[in-house]
Amino acid sequence: MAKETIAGLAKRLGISKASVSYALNGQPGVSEVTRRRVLDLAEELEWYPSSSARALSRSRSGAVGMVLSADPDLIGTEPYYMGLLAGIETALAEGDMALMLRMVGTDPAQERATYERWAGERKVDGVLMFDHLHEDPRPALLDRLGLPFVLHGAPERHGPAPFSGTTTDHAVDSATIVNHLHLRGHRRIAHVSGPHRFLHEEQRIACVRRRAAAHGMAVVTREGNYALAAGHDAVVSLLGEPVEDAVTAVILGNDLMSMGALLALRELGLRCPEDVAIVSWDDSLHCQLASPSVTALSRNPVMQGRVAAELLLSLLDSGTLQTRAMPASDLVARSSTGS
Amino acid sequence: MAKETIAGLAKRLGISKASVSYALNGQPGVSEVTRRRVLDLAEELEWYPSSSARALSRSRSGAVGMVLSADPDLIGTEPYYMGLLAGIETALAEGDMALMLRMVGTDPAQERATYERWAGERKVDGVLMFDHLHEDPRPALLDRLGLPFVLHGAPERHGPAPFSGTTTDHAVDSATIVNHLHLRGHRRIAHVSGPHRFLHEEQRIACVRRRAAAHGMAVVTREGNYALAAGHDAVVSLLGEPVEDAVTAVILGNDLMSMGALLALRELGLRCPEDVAIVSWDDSLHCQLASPSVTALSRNPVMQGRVAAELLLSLLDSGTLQTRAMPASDLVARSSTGS
DNA sequence: CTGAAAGCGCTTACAG
DNA sequence: CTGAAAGCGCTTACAG
Repeated sequence: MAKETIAGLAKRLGISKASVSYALNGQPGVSEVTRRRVLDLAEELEWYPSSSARALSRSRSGAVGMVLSADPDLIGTEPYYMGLLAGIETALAEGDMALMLRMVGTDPAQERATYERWAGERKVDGVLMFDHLHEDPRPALLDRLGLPFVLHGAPERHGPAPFSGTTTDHAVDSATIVNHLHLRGHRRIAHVSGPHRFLHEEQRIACVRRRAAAHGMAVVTREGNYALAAGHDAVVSLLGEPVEDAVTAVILGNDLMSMGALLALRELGLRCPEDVAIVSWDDSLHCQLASPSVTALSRNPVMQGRVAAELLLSLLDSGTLQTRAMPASDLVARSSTGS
Repeated sequence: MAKETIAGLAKRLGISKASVSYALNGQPGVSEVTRRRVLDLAEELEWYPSSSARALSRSRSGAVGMVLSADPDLIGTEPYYMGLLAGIETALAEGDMALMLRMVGTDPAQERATYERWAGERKVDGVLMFDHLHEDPRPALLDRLGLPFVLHGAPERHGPAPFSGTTTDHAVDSATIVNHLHLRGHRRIAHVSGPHRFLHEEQRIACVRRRAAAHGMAVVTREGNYALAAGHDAVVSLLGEPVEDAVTAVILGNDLMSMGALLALRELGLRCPEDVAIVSWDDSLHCQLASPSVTALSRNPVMQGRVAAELLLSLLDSGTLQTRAMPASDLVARSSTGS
């Protein structure tokens, strides 16, 4: 059997293609009885309108794009992204939008090339982006390309061109962590952040410093890259030599670095939490299963993904630019801080 | 500026739309010099042909679909899928195909509904599927829908209708694990599998039994569901009461159940590996980081995803149905079996 | 409320 | 090698 088309349905029903189209799309211009007949026949035939024909005549692809840039062999170690993806997809499905996924390496040029191509081909109606960078070229690029986007993890202060995005209150999250450590008696702490090129890492660093200063605590900062080895090496460099005023607690920018920190402490013969406490800025099963289990800030990736996708959907169908603040994260206190 | 079209390029160059199209698609019918002029202009204008127009006239969407069915909150705990996705995407990108991703809940009807819709809308040219089930209805459904597909993890013996897929030699993998345990002196082992509805779990069970029998080893089987708690509970039920002929080693169907098993041993006051050894049928960071670290069978999800995607690409452009055997997995020996 | 027609932007026989 | 034209399957003013 050849594929059924809208013309076929129209002929079977003895009406025009336009009527079928109006009926399918819930447009006025058909009687209720005609609409029902169309819908019933479509269902009976298991017929759906061709997405490409629809995309062409509507000038809308019905899909949203997302590019994940990461080392393919390491992507599996980032459960945060998988959760985000799940939240995004669920929300998009409800809005009847498809998700187009592209994975590229860590070269930022590949991500930009993907956007140029998608815009040129009109392959997607909009884009979801993550991890705002210092002087991020992407918002301007997407504006130039005319591709609507939502930035998950946008800066709280906007530049000249406003855009849609989600924001996180780093001051609150930082306070949650620092207060927790202060309460447990720590006065000298270290903060091993992710790469400085990410705006949110810069903000976290500043907020941790500010909060620690308010408590009269000293804080040492190190830059990591989210890999296990970075957490390990930072701890070795911080605590490898016995010194007078060694830090008694270390905050790490994600769960993997926290695992690395734990390994380093073990190697150095330091006990956790008795000698050194550990806090992870990202919760995961790793934090739960480690021994000692690791106190962690619990973001909610599924919910965050959902919100980001909803912002994009509303941007696409009403053109409203808006930013939405993520709720403060909860600290899950575990053994690594003596809880 | 309005969006450039193929007609616009043709006019600018003073040639026909057909020539532009031939030039872009590497078809014969244009002189080399004309082709170059077209390509240069397209590049200069950052112009790409509209994907929906192309899809409509070619009757090909240029996309491949994949539905992941899992609990959204648990999906992040399955690094295997993320790796698979990375491998698939890399291969598809090289074949100039887009990936359409849909996440649905655990209700199998949702997955099938997605296929029906995709086929009806002609949204994707083909589909990638995982985890062959007992009496799996999906291959027949996709055949009826006329949607080409590749089944990752296909049964080694095919039914009446042949199809494209990847196969795993469970006998070899099972032997790797069982031999490893036999060599370390174990004579009574347990095998906590994933759900029996998955064909590969049934096959693993049979292969482990067969291999163990060949060595004169006794094997007890339990059905799990891949969750941490299932591994925990299985071990409690196997080793909770001290018995004469208790098992001395447990094979678990994935990394999460292995973590659960480790927790249970700790609770029961049993030492690993001295009292009970553990082997995981799936490697991951969890196995590496656990204490003791867990001996695991290392599949290579990125490579497997790549192979599956390549099978689909070749099915789509030459119609060749083929199955490809995955290489045998390696056993990574770690502390949990005394290595 | 309904129908005939143009248009979305490509590809692809077909005639020159 | 090139050009005019039909066709892919929808949507959407427009006239009745």
